[in-house]
Amino acid sequence: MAASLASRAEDRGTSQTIRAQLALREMLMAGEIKPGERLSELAIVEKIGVSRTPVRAALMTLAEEGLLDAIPSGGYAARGFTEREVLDAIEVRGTLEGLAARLAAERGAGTIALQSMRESLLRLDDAVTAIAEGRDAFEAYIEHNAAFHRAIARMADNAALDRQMERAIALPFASPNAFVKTQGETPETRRVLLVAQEQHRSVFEAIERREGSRAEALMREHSRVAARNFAQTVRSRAALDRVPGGALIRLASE
Amino acid sequence: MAASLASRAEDRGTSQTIRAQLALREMLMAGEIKPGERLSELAIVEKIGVSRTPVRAALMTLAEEGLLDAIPSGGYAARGFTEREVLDAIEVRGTLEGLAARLAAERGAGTIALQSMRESLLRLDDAVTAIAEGRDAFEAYIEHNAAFHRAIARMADNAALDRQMERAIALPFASPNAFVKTQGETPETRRVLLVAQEQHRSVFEAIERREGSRAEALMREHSRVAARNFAQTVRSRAALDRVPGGALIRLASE
DNA sequence: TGAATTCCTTATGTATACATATCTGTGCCG
DNA sequence: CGGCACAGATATGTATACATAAGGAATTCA
Repeated sequence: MAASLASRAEDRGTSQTIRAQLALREMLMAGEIKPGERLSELAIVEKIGVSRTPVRAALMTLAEEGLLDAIPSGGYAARGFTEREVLDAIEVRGTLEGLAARLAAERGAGTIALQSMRESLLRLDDAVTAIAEGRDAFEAYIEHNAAFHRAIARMADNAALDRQMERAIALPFASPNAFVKTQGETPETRRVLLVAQEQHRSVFEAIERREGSRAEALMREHSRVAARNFAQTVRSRAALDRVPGGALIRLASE
Repeated sequence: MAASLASRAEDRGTSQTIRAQLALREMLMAGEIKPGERLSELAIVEKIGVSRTPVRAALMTLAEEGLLDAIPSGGYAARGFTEREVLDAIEVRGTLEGLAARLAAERGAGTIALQSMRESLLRLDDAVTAIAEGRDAFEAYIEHNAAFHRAIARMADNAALDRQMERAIALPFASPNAFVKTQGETPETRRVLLVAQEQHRSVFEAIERREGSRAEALMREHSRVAARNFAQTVRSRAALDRVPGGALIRLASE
């Protein structure tokens, strides 16, 4: 019932708008709302148990994030993404991260920032080693991978870039962590993680040495690992539901 | 009065939300609302003559565009930009346009797209020539310059990139046309426009020949013309009010 | 039988009333 | 005299009623 949804313990304390946002995003991610489907405000109101006003605010935000399409005649529809669109989004993210890495290198990162980056790097090493040994350290990898990428953005110290990157990552399959779980715990996964970690190390070295152009090129190439992994996942029709936001992706053959 | 504002002929036919957006954006650009100033919904309602609902929607949109800051405790404040932030925004725009140019080149632009780009180029030639001869062709230059830049974005054929570029250009001083009027009709202006036009020509050539890396580098460099011009304008304290959104910029010395 | 038009249903856009949190000013206490 | 606390005022957050336009179904006409 609506009442039970609206009164969940985790929801108390947050605004109705945020609640609506989270609920809608979750429903989209879970495939509960299918791409192309129109979202009726009234239907959402009944499902989530908040009034139309915060629902409308949430719809605006999600449309802004790119998860919804605004219909010209009014209202919104769930957006679907082709493989091509996903790869395009990853390319944009990679380019922005490349700029961030270059700026971090050129502007010269402070000792503290470099130190925290080195920290993330070491913990990523641990995670990769653990996974290579068969232990489940994916959560740790995801956490520190995100921290590593965020550290670079912070070091770039460019507000406009921050905003743009935040938006690029809003598409779940375009985030730096999107590829991590695509392939399950296969030997292939370990190889990919090792390569990615090697790229992390190189990026760090480039930034530390203030080699801006190298840092940028490396970061771009790093994002292409994600692109390649995604493309392989799609082509093998495997584990698409493991990709964040996989429910939003419609394959060409379907 | 509110009524007179609300019933202006140009406003009829558009939604109240759009009306509020336009009115607010104009007030911000004109410096009628100063950076840092908090925007009270009720005050806006009285000024524009629409109810709070569309005003709130407009505020959300403008905050999303980067013109307003969301205050943590609620509400919004007009945002101010330092010289550094402006240059940072231009760098991001240039990077995205660089990506667009590279993609346009690599993916191979269709004949029709190239043709319309060549068209813009020729008309820009006319405008530059006219300005060099002392005639006022700035409006024409701005129009065709925008068309030229838009053509590249279109040729890149990347939806995610389109969205990001649109957002980058939302900051008025970061648009490709921002620098055009910064210096008035001085000999210096003519020189700058000639250089910029030469870059346009080179970018076109690179895209036509599918030289992606060159197209990207050229496009980035092209944006640096804007950056340099802006920096000079600021340093000479001259004509800052001629820069689009100049009212949003607060100089370090002030 | 097909197409077009009209009416009805239902959606979103807008205005406004109500709830609640924040800020400010004043008064009291230390 | 300074700072804290409380109360009032005013802001935003939310809910809902109303206006209007879009969409669909049914009926009628060609």
